[in-house]
Amino acid sequence: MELPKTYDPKITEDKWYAHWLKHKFFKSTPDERVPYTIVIPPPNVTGVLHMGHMLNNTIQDVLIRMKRMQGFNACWVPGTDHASIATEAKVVALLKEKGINKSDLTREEFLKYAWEWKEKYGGIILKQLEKLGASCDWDRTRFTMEEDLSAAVIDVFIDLYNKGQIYRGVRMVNWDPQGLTAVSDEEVIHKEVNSKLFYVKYKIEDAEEWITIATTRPETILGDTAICVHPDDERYKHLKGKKAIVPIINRAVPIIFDTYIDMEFGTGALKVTPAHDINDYNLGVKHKLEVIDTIAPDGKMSAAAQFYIGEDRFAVRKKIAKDLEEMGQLLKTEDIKNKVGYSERTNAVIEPRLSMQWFLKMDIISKPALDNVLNGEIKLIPEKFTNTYKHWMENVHDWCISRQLWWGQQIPAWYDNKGNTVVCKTKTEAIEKLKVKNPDVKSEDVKQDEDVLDTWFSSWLWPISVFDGFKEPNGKDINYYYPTNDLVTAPEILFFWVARMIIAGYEYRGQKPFTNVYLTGIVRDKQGRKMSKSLGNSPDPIELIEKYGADGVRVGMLLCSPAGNDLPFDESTCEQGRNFSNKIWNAFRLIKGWEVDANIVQNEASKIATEWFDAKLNEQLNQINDLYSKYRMSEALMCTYKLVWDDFCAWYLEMIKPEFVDGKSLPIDKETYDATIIFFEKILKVMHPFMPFITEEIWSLIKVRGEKDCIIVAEWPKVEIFKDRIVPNFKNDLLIWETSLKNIFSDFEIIKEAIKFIRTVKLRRNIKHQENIEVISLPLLQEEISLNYWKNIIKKITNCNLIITHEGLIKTNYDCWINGKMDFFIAKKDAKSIEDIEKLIGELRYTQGFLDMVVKKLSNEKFIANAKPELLANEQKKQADAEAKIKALEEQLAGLK
RNA sequence: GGGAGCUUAGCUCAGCUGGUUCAGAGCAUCUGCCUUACAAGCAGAGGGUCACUGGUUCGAACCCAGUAGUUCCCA
Repeated sequence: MELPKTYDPKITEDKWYAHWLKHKFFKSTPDERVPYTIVIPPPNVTGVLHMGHMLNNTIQDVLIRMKRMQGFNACWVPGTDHASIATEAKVVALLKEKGINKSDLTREEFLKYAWEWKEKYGGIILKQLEKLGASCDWDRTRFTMEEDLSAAVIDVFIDLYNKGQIYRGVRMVNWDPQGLTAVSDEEVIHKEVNSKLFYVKYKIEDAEEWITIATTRPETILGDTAICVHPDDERYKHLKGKKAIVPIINRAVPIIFDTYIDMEFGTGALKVTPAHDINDYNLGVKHKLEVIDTIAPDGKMSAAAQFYIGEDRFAVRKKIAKDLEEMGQLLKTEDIKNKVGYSERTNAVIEPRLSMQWFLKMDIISKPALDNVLNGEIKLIPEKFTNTYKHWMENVHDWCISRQLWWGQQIPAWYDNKGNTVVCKTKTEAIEKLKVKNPDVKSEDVKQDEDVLDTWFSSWLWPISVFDGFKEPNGKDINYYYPTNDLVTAPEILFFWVARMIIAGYEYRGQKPFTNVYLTGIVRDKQGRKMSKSLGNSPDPIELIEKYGADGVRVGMLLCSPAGNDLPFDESTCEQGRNFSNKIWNAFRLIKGWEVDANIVQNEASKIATEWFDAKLNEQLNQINDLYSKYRMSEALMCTYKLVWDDFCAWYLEMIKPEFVDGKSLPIDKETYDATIIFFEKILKVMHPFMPFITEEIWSLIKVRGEKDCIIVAEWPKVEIFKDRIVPNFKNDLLIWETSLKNIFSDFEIIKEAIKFIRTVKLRRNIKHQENIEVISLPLLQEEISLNYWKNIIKKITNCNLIITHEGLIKTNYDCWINGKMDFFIAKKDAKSIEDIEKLIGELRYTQGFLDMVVKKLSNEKFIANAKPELLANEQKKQADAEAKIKALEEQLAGLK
């Protein structure tokens, strides 16, 4: 079979994904194995895949695939979130295009449209995840508004209400005038904007005196019910007991005194509008002020305002400023920067607004969620988020859980016509319950609360509800999979979602929902801006996959994304990922092309090469396992990358590559070939979690395999203890034959340097690789054994004739590489040049300096007294090495003079 | 306004208990090579006052204090 020169992901990806599905490799059912579980952070059902999802789900897939290979019963539960506000907004907009207003529809009609729309377009995102290679158990796909999950939400609401944890009340909430609903504190984004500070004069009642206040919101003047100043403010002390006249509306309001006021800000006098500002509201409660709500839910002036009725608040701001100016009561305006809250979902400016809402008390219920993160029962990765988490949990406010929307779980609260409220599942039940308080209640008098619950009030149950933990609290699934293992999500929703899941977990299972929370960064563009649809700076992930292959994009994303760090996304890393795919593909082509001859005896270089790579592979595997266990994903990937590209391709394959004679590759011996296949299979396995498609493809081509013999379910390589390798080592000048992993690697580092030296000389002299060159090496006695071990590798890789000698002759016309342990010389036709001598002198000077430093350190009594013995020994060794090197350099130089 | 974090090569980041396996990796850059696995490649090279200023220490990228810049969280 002819293999193409470059790897083409297009012909393999869909094929293998279908194959995996066909053999149900993603499927998980409880069995005797240990489970490894991840629940997906459910994307909005209306969503399309963006780069954040890509990163997030790549990490989850890597974890799931690795654990699956390690023998865990890996279960990744997918699903979508009904996303009340976002989805409703989308449906409203769509209906509007068709000329239908939401207000003209009944709740039932609207929901019918919404469900139709969901069935048609919802879940596109899950299909897109397949392209990425996500190995979710699709049979377990859930939706937060499906029947069972909604039932759980309702049950939880009723339960918490009965426990006294849920209450209803008028509070100041964050009102989204566009979505026409309350939103939680967490859904408000504060942005700094340029604003104007208006200085407005209010007349003092029955006096020819004025008081000037400063405000950024003159449109709320109509709702003013007091003026507030600091009790210590000398400027205003005489106004005690006086009233001020609110301009335009001419209402007399009291002047109150409160230490809340910042005397430095503006004029030190504040207009108090309890209906439209949380701080003013608190002042109002304290001083028993009247509340006049002058802004309607849609952000336009209400009838209570009396003026400008029906006009938008921002239009009124300008208008009122103009009117005040004409009245001579606008003293001046100043440009300032202040923070304004925006709705996360609709980007409308949030209006603080008093309204009747449902709340969940957070103080008691959130306690275990705080404790168990602080005590390490649940780990946040990276750890730095624990601080933020702690801060938030210690200052947590009651959670406003009602939303004035239709798309979502309708609140199971029922009201009669006499102001009684009951909370229960059905209307029939409600009537029964209401009869206790109101015996004459009629069915038509009983109305259900119009509002739905916050979306997060359903997604906080996700790790329990996806396993039907509410429907069957003792079910097989929930008992087996819960608590789950890892959660991978963005830090933005640490409070929205993660904290609340932990709360629900302890409240309803008495157990944490997961053990580790891996917080990914935010994907940003090159300029550091967050990727967003409105900026148009987000590449389409599906297009990226088509361009670089899913494996390439996965590698690209992970290469630059340590946990918790933002990811400045640059397509070039995907290119690197694609190039890596190609590298592996070509290594495969090379191996595949070899002809095996069972009669050939393994040569010495190949023998050493397999010994070395075996050791290297095990060492790196150990390293990779360790990095995974610390969730250092990009480092695990980099380690894998270097193992494959550098150690396997650049060194190992070069060491064992059969020679080319007469335009034809010689056959390879069976022993080396078999070892190579085993190595290759192992590194394919290690690569698989990162690059599932190409590894599966090569896995299937490298050997004849059965349908189900797939790498996705192959066993993760075990770290084998490396013990039957004997390399020379020296202790206290005595030659000791001992087993040592460390030596084979540090030895090889010196050999690599020697090889580099020979290559450089050949390159500089324009000697082709095929052309042989004579190299002389003068090793110290101790190093000779080591050199003998590696000599065939050196010969093979550099194509040289290596002569090992002890004649301490100074070579005047040689290129040399001197390290004091094993010096290398290559003869040259012309004599030593000045540059060569200078280079040697430079080297000598540096080594001398280094030695001086070590000697100084060793002659420092305090150092000797304080340093650990190992450190001391190490310093002594450094001294000896440096002295040997200096001696060799000096001899060399002496010969040149 | 309160709190937390960050600042190491052109870029993205490692650097654990202070000590040449401490100044590292990948990418990018530069210079040679179309050498029969791979130019999506190979070989080689050059990049850093570890933000700044002081302190502790025999010894500081690392510990302490302050300054600047920056990001996030809360109000």
